[in-house]
Amino acid sequence: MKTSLKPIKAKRISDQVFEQLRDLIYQGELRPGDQVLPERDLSVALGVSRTTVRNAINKLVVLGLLEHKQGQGTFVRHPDAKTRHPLAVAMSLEMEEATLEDMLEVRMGLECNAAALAAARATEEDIDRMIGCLEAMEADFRQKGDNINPNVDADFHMAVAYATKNPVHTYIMKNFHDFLFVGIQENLRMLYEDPKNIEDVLEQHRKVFNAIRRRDPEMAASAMKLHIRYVMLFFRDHSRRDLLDKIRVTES
Amino acid sequence: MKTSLKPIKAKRISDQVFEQLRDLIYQGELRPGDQVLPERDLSVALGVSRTTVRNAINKLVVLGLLEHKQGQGTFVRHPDAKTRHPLAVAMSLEMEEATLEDMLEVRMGLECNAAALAAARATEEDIDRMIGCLEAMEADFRQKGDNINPNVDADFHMAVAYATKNPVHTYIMKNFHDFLFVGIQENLRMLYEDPKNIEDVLEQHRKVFNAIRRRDPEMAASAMKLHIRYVMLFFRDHSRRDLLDKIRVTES
DNA sequence: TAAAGTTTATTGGTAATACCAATATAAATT
DNA sequence: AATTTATATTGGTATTACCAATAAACTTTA
Repeated sequence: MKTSLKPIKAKRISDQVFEQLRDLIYQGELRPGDQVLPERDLSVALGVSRTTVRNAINKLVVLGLLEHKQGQGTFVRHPDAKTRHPLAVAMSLEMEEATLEDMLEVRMGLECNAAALAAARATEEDIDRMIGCLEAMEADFRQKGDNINPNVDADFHMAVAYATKNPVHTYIMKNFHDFLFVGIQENLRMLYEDPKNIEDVLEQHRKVFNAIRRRDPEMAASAMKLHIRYVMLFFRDHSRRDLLDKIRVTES
Repeated sequence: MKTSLKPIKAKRISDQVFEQLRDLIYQGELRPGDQVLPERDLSVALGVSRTTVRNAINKLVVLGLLEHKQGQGTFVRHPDAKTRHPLAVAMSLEMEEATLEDMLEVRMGLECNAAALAAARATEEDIDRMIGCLEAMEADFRQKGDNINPNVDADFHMAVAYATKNPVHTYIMKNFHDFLFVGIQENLRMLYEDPKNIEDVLEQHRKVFNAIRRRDPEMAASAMKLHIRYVMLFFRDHSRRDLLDKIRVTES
């Protein structure tokens, strides 16, 4: 009888610490906003050096799971944190020649597909969430008349993302939210200066939503395509120096 | 006259080191495979402590730009390195409940769109590269008859990616190559056990390619959709325990 | 002289200690 | 009660030492 031996590869102590902390986050024992034990306490609790703990924590910070605050502590990062996601920072700096249109082209691929999946899979709760986003946008519009908050645009897209029930898609949208959305937000402000444009976008969101509610994947994809194309064309007409610069960061 | 003051935010020394090293890589002064100065030499050259250098290098490692080799040195990582990209590792571990089908659904969105863009933008060089990939796959098939190398499948998809001329899409496909492709490669081996299936896939690749060469974006997207759907249906019919497990990594 | 074994050097990984710097909290002063 | 100062907490950097993995150089053996 043949037996096969597999080489034993020692795992770095700091990687083991990393995995313990990561698993605490994934399993919900450390929730967004929670403070992680201070480094000195962690090193005592884990029986490793503070250097090793710092290595592990640094890795979690780069991956966007934790954030350092000197003088305050280390905290589990909110997925929707206002601080820029470190991966988004890294990506945007590596693609300094990318344009807003490049970004929207990729979103075209991701989100048209998402709209179709959402149409096939959305639950009543998902539908309600989308209604909430549309109503928030409409309320903002009625109240202000212009210059509405571009976050409500992203919120609607995130609601569609959740409705896909696809964890890969959801992960990409959540973790690269900064990268996929923040870059265009300043441009959206320009778009939203004109009430006519807001009405257009609202109408487009409604069309996407109606197609999803009617469980029509092709129509949902088509409506999302028209929406993103509309935004793309607006930016072509109103081009300024690519504001992707704005998400290129000098601080983390 | 009003003057506005902006708060001065000190940048961490280790982040400054990180940026210097990253820029050397981006600017091509450090190329894939090159060894970075040993940590002790870097700390002398930069006038900072070895701890600070290690912090910066660790960040570059997590982002997939560098790799450590104890006893050997620190090297600029090849984008096509056989070692798994750290971000892909992190993503796959965070999405442990994701299935192969989830993965393919996201690729459906990205790659159908890419096929359409490639049809609009491919250069003659891109066309030649795709021809090369098809020929490599056909040659492999003629030579072996079955069990061809699944890398040639990914190569063709990468060639389409480059033809989009979209740096965001190209970045995603390059850096998440592990995540997007490696996970299905073992499944592709199963697919390629049957010569009939290889013929099917070759035919589908040819259809995508022909639509690109004919500059027909809609047909290219449609052909890519049929291809990915074929693969998706194959895996539904031949489901085994999700082999995404296989890309969940116990080592980095 | 080639192969095998041993020793040494190089480089990353961890540990311990000390101190700096940012921030929050407590105590003292006005 | 408000302001100022001192202290404590926590992350950031520095230094020194040693461990561990790997490669290179050297020595020994057949």
